[in-house]
Amino acid sequence: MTEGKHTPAKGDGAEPGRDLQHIVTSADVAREAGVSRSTVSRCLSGDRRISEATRLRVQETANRLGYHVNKIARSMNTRKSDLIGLVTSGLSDPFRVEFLDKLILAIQQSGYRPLVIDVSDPAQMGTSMMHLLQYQVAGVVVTSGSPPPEVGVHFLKRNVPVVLVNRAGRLEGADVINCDNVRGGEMAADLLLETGKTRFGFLNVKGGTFSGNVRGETFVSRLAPRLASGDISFTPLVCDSADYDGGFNAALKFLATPETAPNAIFCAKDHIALGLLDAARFELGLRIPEDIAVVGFDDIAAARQGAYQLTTVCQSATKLAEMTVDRLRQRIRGDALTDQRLILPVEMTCRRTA
Amino acid sequence: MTEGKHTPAKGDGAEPGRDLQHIVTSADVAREAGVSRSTVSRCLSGDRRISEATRLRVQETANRLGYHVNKIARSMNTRKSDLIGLVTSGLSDPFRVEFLDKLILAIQQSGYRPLVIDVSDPAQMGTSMMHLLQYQVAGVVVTSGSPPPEVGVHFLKRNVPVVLVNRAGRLEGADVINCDNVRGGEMAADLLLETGKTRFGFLNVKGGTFSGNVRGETFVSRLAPRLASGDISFTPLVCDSADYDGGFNAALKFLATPETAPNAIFCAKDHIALGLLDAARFELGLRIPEDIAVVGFDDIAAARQGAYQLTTVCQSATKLAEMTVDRLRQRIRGDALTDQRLILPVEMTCRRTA
DNA sequence: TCGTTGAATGCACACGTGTGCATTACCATT
DNA sequence: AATGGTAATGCACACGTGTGCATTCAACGA
Repeated sequence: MTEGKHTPAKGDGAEPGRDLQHIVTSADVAREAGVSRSTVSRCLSGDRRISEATRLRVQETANRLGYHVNKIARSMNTRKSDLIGLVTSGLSDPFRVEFLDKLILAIQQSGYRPLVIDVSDPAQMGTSMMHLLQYQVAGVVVTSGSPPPEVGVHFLKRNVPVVLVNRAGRLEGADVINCDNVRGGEMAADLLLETGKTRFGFLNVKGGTFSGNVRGETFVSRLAPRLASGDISFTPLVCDSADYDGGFNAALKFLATPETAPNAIFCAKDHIALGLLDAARFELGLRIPEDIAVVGFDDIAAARQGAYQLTTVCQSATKLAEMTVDRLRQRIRGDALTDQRLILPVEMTCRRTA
Repeated sequence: MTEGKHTPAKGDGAEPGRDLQHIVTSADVAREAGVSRSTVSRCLSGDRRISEATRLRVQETANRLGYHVNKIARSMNTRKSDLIGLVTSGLSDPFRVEFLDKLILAIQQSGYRPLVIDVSDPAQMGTSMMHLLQYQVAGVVVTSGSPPPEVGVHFLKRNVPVVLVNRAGRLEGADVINCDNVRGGEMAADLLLETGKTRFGFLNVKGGTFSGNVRGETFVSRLAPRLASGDISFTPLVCDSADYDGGFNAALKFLATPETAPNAIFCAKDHIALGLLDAARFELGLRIPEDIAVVGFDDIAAARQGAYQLTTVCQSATKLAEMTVDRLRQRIRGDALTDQRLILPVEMTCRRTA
């Protein structure tokens, strides 16, 4: 059986639409429109030096033939792609999911495509990041996981911009975007001080995260004067995992004796706070906020649900995503050359837990 | 200023490591190892016809030079990429997020990379799907959104396998994977019948989704004998959005007069059920399950949180993801040529709401 | 010693696109 | 009419890889 690779199929019985395998290339458009392939390329990329007549004719032909540029081939030539790598670690953290949701949308609206890399498995991390390089990504957003010092360097070496969002790491050449953890910690302290409660606590995951640690530090700093005068007390609280179960178990452990346990608790993130609330109410029979006042951080969707009505420090996932994409585009254009540290303002959202 | 593109830089002062822009290609490895570029390619792709000696030498050289294959170039040649397109519609639906989480993991472990396309904006949908084609994706998973009849066809035309998960659409040439909505609806009916409640309801979003409609239909079918005998009644309930707020508002609307309102309610999905529960308990002062029994569907993470303890039909996101990737790989290999309809078994998880 | 065989490797083409440079055609100016 | 200038378009190369085919070489049997 003979099969020519790209037989023009002039006169034989095959209809042109019947050859399902063949994908329309710019050469096909060129031949059909009676111009050179270069002209086709220039027409579709909006080159000024093309006459209006041929531009229209070529575009019409392209549409009629159903031509779509092959981005793989384009990337090979330009050594750049429309892909932006999103490095994350699972989709279990609610705020991170909200952020990714908005980020994906913003990326698409800017004409780019998100290439997600999950580094939940630390062993896979190195190779996964390399895969991003192999796809010539135009930029990288790192939102989580273990420290990326050595991998980030590989991107910067190739002039691929890197943005770190809500995480630690002072990477030479990369931009850093954080929500205002400092102000957030202060606001939480101020609010809880107003409740008149006296036994303060800060609940964070064991070992701590970058964001969580900053929130806790400024929280305590704000309490310092009252602590010094002996008006109030402070106890650091630690849970095993930074999620609902972690908060739940921590409540069982630390709030068992309500008379002496902390009664004004700031949680490093909402998800932990929700677990704490459930355990306190349903397992220990405590009233919120009468017995215990709770403040969270992030303002995830669940925080405003009727079952929780969590008072929390709100950071806008939408704005965070917009800032990220804006900065990335500046870097890709080559506009901004000096590293930048951006801070997203936060605000207190008062509901019923404090 | 003269600038040769790839000057070998034989003798001038530039150290080899100084040229940060230059990325190591297979030609570099070939030159360094003293073989041809073909040999390098064959060594790294595990071709049998290469002697052990040269294979080791080439691999050592590749590692030493830090060579990584350029997947863009490879894709251009083979007309296939390691990318698998994930078509979704936002990350607001909790179960879909859990599914995507497991799916991304499974895809990566199979050596592929997920390229996410968000079609929240219906207007962008057509072009977004086209972008997938332009990246030569090896396969496509469609998890949501408006019907894809015309777009799916484009992929199948190019022999790109398409798998539809938990959604409507009988697409010629595509595989379909669903959880056992039929059995789930029946199980929900059986459980609620056991409670002895008499006024049944099924809460679904306005217009309905494919999965939701099937669940509701079989639910009612199972109730049919008892309905016919007049033992019980049934009322269809409709909410405006398929999420927490939708369920919340529906409860306020339909459960305002508890004496006549349905007291055994099956919700099309957990997220809706959670909203219903909160409104019933905290806004209307109803007791669960004494006043109203509620059954959900999906078994999302929040369903097992202390605040809800939702009784629900469980479908495993992990298994669903594994089935999806398995099927996709079979198609990519070209093993399976006939369309397939796969059903994921479900089971009832009894907690405290029914 | 010669022909045969099989393993190991190199040559050269193809994949589809962007773009610097050369070429052509046309118009205005001298 | 000759010349200079500019707008429009084509030519040809490069991007980095996989692979069919040809080639080389050593071993082996006759």
